[in-house]
Amino acid sequence: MNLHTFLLEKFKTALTAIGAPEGTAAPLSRSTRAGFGHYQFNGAMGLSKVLKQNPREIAQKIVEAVDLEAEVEKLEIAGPGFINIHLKPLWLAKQLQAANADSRLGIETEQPQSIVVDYSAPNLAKEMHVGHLRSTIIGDAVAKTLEFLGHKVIRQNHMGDWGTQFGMLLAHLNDKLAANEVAETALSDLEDFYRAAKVRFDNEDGFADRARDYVVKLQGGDPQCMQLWQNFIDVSIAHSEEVYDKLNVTLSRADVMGESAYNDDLAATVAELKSTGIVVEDQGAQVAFLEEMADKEGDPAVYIVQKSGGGYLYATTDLAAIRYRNGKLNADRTLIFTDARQALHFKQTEIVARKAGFINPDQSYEHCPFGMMLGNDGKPFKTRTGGTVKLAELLTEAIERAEVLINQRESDLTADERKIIANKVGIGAVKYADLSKNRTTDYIFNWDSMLSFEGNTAPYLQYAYTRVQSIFRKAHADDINLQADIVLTKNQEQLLAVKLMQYVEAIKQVSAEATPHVLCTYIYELASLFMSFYEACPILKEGIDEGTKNSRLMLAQLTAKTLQSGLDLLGIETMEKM
RNA sequence: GCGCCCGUAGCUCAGCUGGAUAGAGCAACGGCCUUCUAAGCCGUGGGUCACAGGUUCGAAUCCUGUCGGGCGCGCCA
Repeated sequence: MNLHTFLLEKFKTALTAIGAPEGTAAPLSRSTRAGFGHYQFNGAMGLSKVLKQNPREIAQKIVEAVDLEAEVEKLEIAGPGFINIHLKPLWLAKQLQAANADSRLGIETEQPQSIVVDYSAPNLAKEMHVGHLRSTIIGDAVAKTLEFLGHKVIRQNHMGDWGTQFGMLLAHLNDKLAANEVAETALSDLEDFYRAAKVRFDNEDGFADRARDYVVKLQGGDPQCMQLWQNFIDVSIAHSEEVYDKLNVTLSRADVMGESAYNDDLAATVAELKSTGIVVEDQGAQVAFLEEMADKEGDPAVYIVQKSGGGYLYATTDLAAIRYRNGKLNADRTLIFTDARQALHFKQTEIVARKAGFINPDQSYEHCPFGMMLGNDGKPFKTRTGGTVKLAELLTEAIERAEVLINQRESDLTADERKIIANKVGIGAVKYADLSKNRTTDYIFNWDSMLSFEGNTAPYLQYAYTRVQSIFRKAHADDINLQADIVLTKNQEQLLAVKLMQYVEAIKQVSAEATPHVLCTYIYELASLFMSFYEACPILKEGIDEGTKNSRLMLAQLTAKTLQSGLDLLGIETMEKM
């Protein structure tokens, strides 16, 4: 049951009944404050001019026309013509019982679409660093949410596995292997390896030429060179997989669709663009002039798909990727999670691709941008010495910090249990701190605020979940009935009940807008209302009658299920104790 | 020069397809544990929503301009 959708249909019908024109706006929203009911319908004011009537009179007509006898306790008209909707506690309780009895918490799947989600995309020449964190976890959360709603999600990890930099890396690797080193060992630290190769490239006689030679051989498909490249790529992907594993992210090797995967189609892509006249030669390069994005002088924007020397660029690869995704995979939507600096590139890419017919009018191409991670000083997040922060090291530190904090607390947990909890709490804190922010602009990374474990943080949410589990451990299983009637009497019970029913609204918004922070806000509000309920509504204490106990247990159970479901979609683990 | 994004409490952020008195968390201050886990709850203080116009019954939200910040703009990705 989707309360919003349900009420909206009722009000739309009522609007028609009172003679509102077809397509009249039906603004229905969650009420902004407690006194204004659960939802409010604000359509009367806008109709005032159209129907040439007093808005309060229109509101009165809507109230009389809307068919909500069974569901609504009262509809009150307030202010200039707001209609405040107070749902019946008894009816709400029935909906909750149905949700609690359903494995999907009463949430229906959407009309299934094929959706490509392109995220993470590390550069395999180097180690994953903090710059890859946002794409990886935001993309993963959106992918999981889309799947939950019934869509066919095709994860694509557009890894940087190609380019001139590999010439120098392969030349260096070749020498290492010739010296009887094993690839895994030689590449155990990609940063060091890259640095060493660069030093040789800049200083060693003849090395740069060999590196360039490798680039040519690689592009020519030389078998030995390809073997070497494959070796490098395999080891580097394994490094990424370690990070994904640590991060609890669903990406696997099967999702890898690196830049090199499109090599075979690059020439054909450019050829087709030329044949249709979208791309022309200019100063030796193959270029699309985009009139759509011309400046004030009328000079069109320039979009290069092939360099004057014949080489291809990321624009070419992205266009070929579109041909694959939209043509072969027939994706209804494509979501690409990269940093905001690439916004112009994707805008131009979409224009060219649509002109060329690579994307059908009914297919979407959605760049989902985000800003950089900054340190407390507002400058790009770096190590104390100014270096790039490796993602693996950041995660290790998060777990270590969590462990310290856990060990400061008194508990009966064993050392092993603490380790596991520290892992879930530390990783959860890092992910939640990032996921909970919407900003397409930069965001400030702060250890203390994410690991203080107070307020709007992952540990708070995980803690709310363990509180419910604790209740169920204490309750005697043969003494409770989880098929009982839910009764919503106290204010805290009603507030929690309505919030529980709104899970689907949060998820739908994440699905439509690719914004997991909406789900974070929802889960936090849910956890917060549960905490208030927990304090105000005792369950297992002395003097609580059977009916109340069972009702409250069911509310607690549905809360736990919803928290766990929501956190799971965000890629954050729950635990029984903490 | 042009374009995109942004400017909300001391700090970090919600709210932006216009709706009632702008919300959280942190920090500050004051209460609540012989415990359904205090990683919690309850309460207090804190705002010219950068600024100026405009549209509207109604603007943090839409439009225009100004100031301030970030980023991008033909052979990197």
